[in-house]
Amino acid sequence: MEIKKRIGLKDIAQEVGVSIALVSYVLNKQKENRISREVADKIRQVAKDLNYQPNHIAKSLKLQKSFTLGLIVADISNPYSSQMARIIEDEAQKRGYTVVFGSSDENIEKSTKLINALINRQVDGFIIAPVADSDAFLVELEAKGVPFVLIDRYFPNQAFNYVAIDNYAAAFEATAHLLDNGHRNIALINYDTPLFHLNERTRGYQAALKKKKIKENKVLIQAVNLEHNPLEIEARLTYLLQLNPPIDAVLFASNKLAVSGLKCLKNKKIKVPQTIAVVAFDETDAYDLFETSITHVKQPIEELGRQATLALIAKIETHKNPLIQVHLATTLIVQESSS
Amino acid sequence: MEIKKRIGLKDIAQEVGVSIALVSYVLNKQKENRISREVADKIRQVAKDLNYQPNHIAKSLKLQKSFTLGLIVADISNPYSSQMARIIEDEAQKRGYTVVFGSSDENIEKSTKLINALINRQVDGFIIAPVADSDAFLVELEAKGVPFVLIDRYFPNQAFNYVAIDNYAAAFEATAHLLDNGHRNIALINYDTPLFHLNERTRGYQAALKKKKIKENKVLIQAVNLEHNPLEIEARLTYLLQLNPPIDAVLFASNKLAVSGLKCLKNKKIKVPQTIAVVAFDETDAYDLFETSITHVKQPIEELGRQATLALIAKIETHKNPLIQVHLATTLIVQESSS
DNA sequence: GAATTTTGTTTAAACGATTAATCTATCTAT
DNA sequence: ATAGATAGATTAATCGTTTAAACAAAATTC
Repeated sequence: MEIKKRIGLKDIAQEVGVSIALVSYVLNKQKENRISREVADKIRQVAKDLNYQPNHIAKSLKLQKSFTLGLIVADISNPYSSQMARIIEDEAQKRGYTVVFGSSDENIEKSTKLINALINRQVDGFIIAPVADSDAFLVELEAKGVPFVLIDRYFPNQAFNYVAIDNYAAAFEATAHLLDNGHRNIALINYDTPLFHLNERTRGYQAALKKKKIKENKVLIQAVNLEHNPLEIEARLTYLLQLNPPIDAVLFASNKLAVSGLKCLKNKKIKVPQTIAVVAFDETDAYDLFETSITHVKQPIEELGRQATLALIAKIETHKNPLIQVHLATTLIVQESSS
Repeated sequence: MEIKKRIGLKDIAQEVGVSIALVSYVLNKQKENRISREVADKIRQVAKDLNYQPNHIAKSLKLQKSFTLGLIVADISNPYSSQMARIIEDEAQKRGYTVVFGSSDENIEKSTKLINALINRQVDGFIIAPVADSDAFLVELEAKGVPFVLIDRYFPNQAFNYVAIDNYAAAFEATAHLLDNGHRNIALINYDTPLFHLNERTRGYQAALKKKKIKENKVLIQAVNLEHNPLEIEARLTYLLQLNPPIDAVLFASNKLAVSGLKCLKNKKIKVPQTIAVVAFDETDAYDLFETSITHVKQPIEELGRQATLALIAKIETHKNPLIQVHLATTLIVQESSS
């Protein structure tokens, strides 16, 4: 296996018989008109002939810019994250950036290590779905002058850039929809976490009940661990199902919660929506294939990813740093499960 | 926003009062015992105090090695790809590599551009789910001495490294299972593509029928475009359902085909498995939430990702290049849909 | 005590680009 | 004819590391 030597500016310069600098000049600043047509053409021709590919690492070192974005999500294998990753990849590529990713597993040490490792690799900026309690670290990041935009999650008391949805409104709408359909004992299954965006969902749920003058019943709000396993959901749901008065609806605050919960409801042969109506957050094919298609809160993932990427690249390239805090609207997709 | 200057070897050297070279030496080759304990300790201390983080770009340029792997999949938002990505990320990280990804969209130009762009960024090697007809390009890659391992897909007549499943055996087992359960008019919905691994699924299906001495009926094999839309599946399925004699089972050759197909069956209110039995490839939550849980061919994604990553890193680090061609076994997860 | 070896450290080149500063013809204006 | 401007190219420094080679001082050998 003989390895063909990589072609560098040096090789072109040698071939044409000019200096490396001139080759670089011709290949980059073509508008510069102080170069003779003749030589410039020859350089471009030889570059093409030798199939010159610039060494991006050398370029990065010199320019102190890697044209690389770091994407930190909780888990790239979660469809929500991977769909986001796809949008970000496309938007980044259009503008000449590549993206490296890392999964934090909701773990602050892992998240910190990951981000630091990518800083050493000189990424130009980050799109981060931050883990709980990582605001202190993000303050440091900001102080270091590392550009970043949070996505999906954010901290209400920190002046970080973020692109997220209006979780309060989304949960309010979902709950109000169940109320409008006559349900009164609506349970909520959410996560037990300091993450603001998830607590906003609880707040939206509560507000919708309050508006209908329904007094809140604490036991109807069940919170599971972020690294929940299906068994925990099952336990919570089983508990909810034996309450008196019986619950007549349940709102799942995420796709993973919903999928685990729906498996459980299916196993228990509980009629949806006759016995229990269901509304879920996020999207998955599973919602459409469930016996009664699931009403759900659709997030504008494409727009989230797009805006976050554009905002980040703008920050990187302009060196301006306006505070960008975007709340996008969600769409309640009404299907059969919530009648 | 004042940006803290990044600390380099130079800063440590200045602080301690030694040369940059010595600092580099102490920080890298700690086993070298020609350095005075005193100075070495001081260097390490100062490095820690100033929170020195090596500039990976400079290191990469000098060492001609970036400790970065390129992952090329068809679409990172497909759960199959994103689960794979997650495994690869973890395995790579354990060994000090980060991974950049790109989605080829089954498009050879895009795939080529993507790979070339990552070569310019000096990735050390690739894990590639190759698109159709990309073998010529891969031959060039090989000739350039770029290490790569194919994953999931491969070319039977090319001596490329790959880690894949035994598609023939998987489809054979799935079909045989349907036959064992008494089904005789089994349809197959697959893709119309030159991709070998998908055609192997058709071959496995045919072989199972042949073994049972069932003569093949061409119309039962329906192939859709790789960038199929749900409507195309619906059309194929509708066609199959009006055949005489009627089909009594269908094998879907991928998760996307199955999800589209199952939505269609659900819409048509066709009883699974009473009217049509179903077996599908791959995994998704949707299979468990369907009215009758779906029997499916489970791929050892973790093992695929792990072995591909380890093989690639071994190639990169040893500069040896044994031909690695791995076929892993699949598991037929028998559920309700295939009775 | 001179020659040799060892120890601890520095020098300098290199990786592959970019770019400000410089240089040398040639051309233009007076 | 001479100074000044301009065109067309080169030189050299730089980005932050690594590492082979060189060097000076101390220790060892004979």
